[in-house]
Amino acid sequence: MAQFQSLPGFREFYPDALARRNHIFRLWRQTANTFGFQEYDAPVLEPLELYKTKSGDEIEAQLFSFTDKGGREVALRPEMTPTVCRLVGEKASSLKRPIKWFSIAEFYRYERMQKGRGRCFFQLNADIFGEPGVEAETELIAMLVQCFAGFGLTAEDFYIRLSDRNLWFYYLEALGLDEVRVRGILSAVDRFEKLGDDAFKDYVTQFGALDEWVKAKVLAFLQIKSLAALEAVVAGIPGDKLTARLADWRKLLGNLAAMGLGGFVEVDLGVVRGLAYYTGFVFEAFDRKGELRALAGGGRYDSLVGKLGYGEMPAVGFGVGDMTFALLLEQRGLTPAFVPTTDIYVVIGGEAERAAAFGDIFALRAAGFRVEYPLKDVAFGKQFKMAAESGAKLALIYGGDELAKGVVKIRVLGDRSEHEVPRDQVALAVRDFFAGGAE
RNA sequence: GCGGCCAUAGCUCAGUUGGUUAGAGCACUAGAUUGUGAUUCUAGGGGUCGCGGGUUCGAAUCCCGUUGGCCGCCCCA
Repeated sequence: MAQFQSLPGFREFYPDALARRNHIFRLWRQTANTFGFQEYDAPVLEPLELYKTKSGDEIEAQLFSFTDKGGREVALRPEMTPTVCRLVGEKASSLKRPIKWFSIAEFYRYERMQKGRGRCFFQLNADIFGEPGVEAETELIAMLVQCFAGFGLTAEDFYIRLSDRNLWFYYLEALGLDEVRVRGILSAVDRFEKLGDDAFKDYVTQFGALDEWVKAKVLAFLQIKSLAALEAVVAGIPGDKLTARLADWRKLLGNLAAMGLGGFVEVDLGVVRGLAYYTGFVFEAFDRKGELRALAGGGRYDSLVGKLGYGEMPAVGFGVGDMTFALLLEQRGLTPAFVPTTDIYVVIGGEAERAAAFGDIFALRAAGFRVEYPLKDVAFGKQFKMAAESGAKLALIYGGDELAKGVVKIRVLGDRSEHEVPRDQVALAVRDFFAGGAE
């Protein structure tokens, strides 16, 4: 025993755990369908270069990567975005716009195990390609809300923080910073919530001290938590880029409010997201209590498809991981109890009766009923206990007495009532019962 | 990559200053019960005490190493 363990950070799903996972996936899939998204899938193993192209060599350390037997540098996928960009890029000219796609897939990252984080995990990924306007953000944020709300989670349980990398760019440009410095500031903003003032250390070592008045402006901007506050700040700055961008903000927030989702979304310019490929609106979902890591993250990445060598293609997307989400459901008591599901339990008297029952068991199963029976001869009393434990609604009794009379006894396990039906009418009686009949 | 805590049955855990054949509850299997469901009683299976080495007459217990887990940092896709 204990000779073989699963690899560190990898997960095994026993039936009860898989039932919980499937429950989550089922509702996610259903929500995606109601929002008009189509499901796709793609390889788990990809060329290493696909991820280097997107995020740089340093990410290689966090990949499960190796050289295959053909000498190719390959990696287990750590995320879906580059892959889906390739899928869309390849067929861009023949795909009907807007392209609304989703997937539920497993990903791998060579990292230290922590709460809500493992070396393998599942993500729902949803993306819209080909729509440059905030209509795409509207769809995705609305769907993200429903992917949570569908489980009974409310605005008391989670919220979405909405920010905008464009707005940051325009604002910092207006303050006189060039693009390289802007990126440095954004990375500091990203870490400010956790590190406080230390977040600016990297910037200072790279570009030298930051003017106090610029820093003050940055700190004021990242603390903006409402559209009104944003409008007030922008009003004092010349140039029409910022004002034009504010129109997008009003439209997006207006759309979400019209859908009744105002309570789920909060303006929060302190979010910029670390990923280099985001270009516009970005958003992250968190639990209200602030106890868990981010539940979901997403945003616009208009230049990634082009960077991978295809034609320019506007894109927005988000990902939700299964681990932190499952923790939230558990914390709020929203994980349903999964009981074994059987429709019919067949009670069998002995070997002779077994042969008679088998034909009906197979026919009922072929008709779509979930039928169980004891694999070996067991005392009657025991069989009724098993029938009750199986969760079955009906027991069919194939005993010596019944067979002699040419009938099968049907017991309704809920109210313990019993009646006999001729053997050739068993299927009919069963169908009537499950059709909601008065049996 | 760095730091703290931990590892005994499928699960939750006892196990005395080191001392005979390592225990309990839950779960599982069977019997009491040869044609009717909760409870109860009885019995059973399941452990090289994470692994390796050391100290000792003797190690689950003490020491070293290692692997794995939890938590935090770093990083976040």
